[in-house]
Amino acid sequence: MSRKTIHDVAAAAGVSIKTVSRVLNDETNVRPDTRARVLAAIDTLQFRPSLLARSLAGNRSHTLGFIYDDPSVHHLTDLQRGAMARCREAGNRLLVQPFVERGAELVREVVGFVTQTHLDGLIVTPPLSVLPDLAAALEERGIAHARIAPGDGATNVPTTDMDDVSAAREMTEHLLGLGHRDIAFIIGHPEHVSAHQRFMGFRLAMEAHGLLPPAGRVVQGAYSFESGVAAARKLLAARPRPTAIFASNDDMAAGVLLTAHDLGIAVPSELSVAGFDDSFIAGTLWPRLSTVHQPSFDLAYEATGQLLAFLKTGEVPPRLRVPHRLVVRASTGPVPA
Amino acid sequence: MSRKTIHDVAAAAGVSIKTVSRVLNDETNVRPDTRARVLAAIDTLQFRPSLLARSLAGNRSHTLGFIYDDPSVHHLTDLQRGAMARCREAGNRLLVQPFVERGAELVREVVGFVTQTHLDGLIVTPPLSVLPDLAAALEERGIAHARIAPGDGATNVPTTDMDDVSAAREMTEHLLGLGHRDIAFIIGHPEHVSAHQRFMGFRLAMEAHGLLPPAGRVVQGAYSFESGVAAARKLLAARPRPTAIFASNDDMAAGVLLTAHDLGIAVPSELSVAGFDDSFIAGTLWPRLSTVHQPSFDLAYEATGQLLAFLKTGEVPPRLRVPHRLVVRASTGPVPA
DNA sequence: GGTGCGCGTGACAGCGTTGTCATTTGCGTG
DNA sequence: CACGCAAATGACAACGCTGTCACGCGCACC
Repeated sequence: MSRKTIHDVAAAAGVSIKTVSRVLNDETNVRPDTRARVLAAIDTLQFRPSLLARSLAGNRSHTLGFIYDDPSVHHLTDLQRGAMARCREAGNRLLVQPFVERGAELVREVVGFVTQTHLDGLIVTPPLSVLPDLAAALEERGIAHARIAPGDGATNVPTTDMDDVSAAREMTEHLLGLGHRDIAFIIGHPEHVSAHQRFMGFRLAMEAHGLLPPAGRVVQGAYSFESGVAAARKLLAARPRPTAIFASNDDMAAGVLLTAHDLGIAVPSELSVAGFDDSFIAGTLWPRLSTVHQPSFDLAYEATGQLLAFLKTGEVPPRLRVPHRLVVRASTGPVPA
Repeated sequence: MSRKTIHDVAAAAGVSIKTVSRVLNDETNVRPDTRARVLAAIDTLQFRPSLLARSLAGNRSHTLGFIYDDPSVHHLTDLQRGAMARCREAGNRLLVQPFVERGAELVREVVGFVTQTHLDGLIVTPPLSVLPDLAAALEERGIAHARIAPGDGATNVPTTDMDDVSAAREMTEHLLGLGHRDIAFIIGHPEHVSAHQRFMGFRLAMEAHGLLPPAGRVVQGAYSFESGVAAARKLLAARPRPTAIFASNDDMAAGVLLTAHDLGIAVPSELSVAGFDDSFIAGTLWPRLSTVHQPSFDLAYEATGQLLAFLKTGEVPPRLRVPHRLVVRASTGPVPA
């Protein structure tokens, strides 16, 4: 069963290959009956155009790259799904690739990846999206890309983000509203800007109530489950214990819950636990985790849409901020008497 | 910055493009000094060969497809990682694609996918790997593929699996060894052969102890968290309650744990809960889940290796069975007195 | 009735590699 | 020192498609 080509279709329909190409690409200036004839031939031959040849000839691969280096499995999965969904709608494909290098080597690898595969553009996710040398290299080489990155002012690159500061602030307000004053915080991986922003949101809310983050109540984590366990061990060993722990993502919050249970600390009656992301895991934990719904899927979906738009029009769409949502479930409750 | 081509390299090294191609592909019959000169040119020009052109000309894309339709997120993620790791080692790429269709349409879509993208081969994961019409179509069209599929005797296709029956049996033995007699079982998605096999393993172990699966203790699930919750509600409403629940994957076991906690049933002192898969979630639940380590990563890693070997040699490697391992953690304990 | 224009179509080059086959080069041998 | 053979290299077509441009035709217009 040798491959069917555009020539076979052309022969079957009694037209030239160029006309078949026109039909394939929905170009104008093809008479309706010709088009129908070609379509019929395509159908009976079960013809599928070679994406390789199409990309090589057309100088567009209809493929976007999705690059990441994220320790937070669930968040990443959602991002991926979002990007893939948008790609599919547009008839594009998505090539997912992790990069663990940094500095010059990262730049070389990424650029090599793009040129090797003729990518039309790149979706750059955190933390890669905040590396200045990578950004500069992409800019310089004219590689189209969209960033999913916390934004600071104007940019000349399509950028999508959520308001991490406000979100963290809202969650903190929620805890404060429940009467908590002694609230501990677990910071995320320092390479992620979101980690700083969520911490900032926490501090802002505390300060608005005249509170300082209590000494020893702020612990460095790394967005991983294990780092959540480690941080919780430290925090829950203190006397008095904090009455609430706000972990800056769900995976770490899961670690906190586990540790609390292991220590026989009841959640939420003795300890409130809050997460951030609203990833798959949040709904499977017990008690179901109060968290902030981070629109990971939408974030990537929109970023991909922006990139596609940019590729089409050449105009940089304005920064897009995707709304978040406080999700109060069962892991947070009134401060113990 | 226009793309560097093999011509640029050839000019820089003072050789023909064919010689560059030889160096690129590690062919013999190139003098060492010529090779060195070409390599140097490649390096200074930062040249990366176009995979598109290479695939089109060479009739090999060095790309494998990974097709799935699995509701169990974690298991799938691990499979994907395994396949990707093996591909990377071999300098291949992996194109991941879900397919939700069935029957003739599925076949059409998959075949179209393969021809469009010039895939060298396909890694077919459950439940797609047990659909007879898909298998027949791939066979007929001469599309190389490896199956991750519970095996029944000899096959002419590289196949990798684990021993689901024995694994489920061992877990059941573990529960029986703890004194449990009234053990409930939640069956997985009926489209997955693994669901039937795990159930069979359960029954076999019970029968070996002269026990029949107690009436009303076997519930149909679907491998999803929600189906676990639903099944647990049903099972835990019965009087007397079963003393143990064996859910045939971790996601469903998570649903059972959550439900038990909600009902105030202590695990494992009042109820033992067992899962299957040992996915990421198993270690994050409380109590940490006793489960069977399903070597998802290895399964896909090996399957990919087999496919690669088959593509190279044309010989079907023998069926490979990857070992599993009982992982006893904290969610199973002695039967309540 | 000739001119011009636009629509529909086709011929052909080119995308950046590899495969095939011819040609050149180098070296041992008689 | 010529000869032969293998090793090293190159010329060129081919992979399957799109871009460019040219062509033919019918129609409105002066």
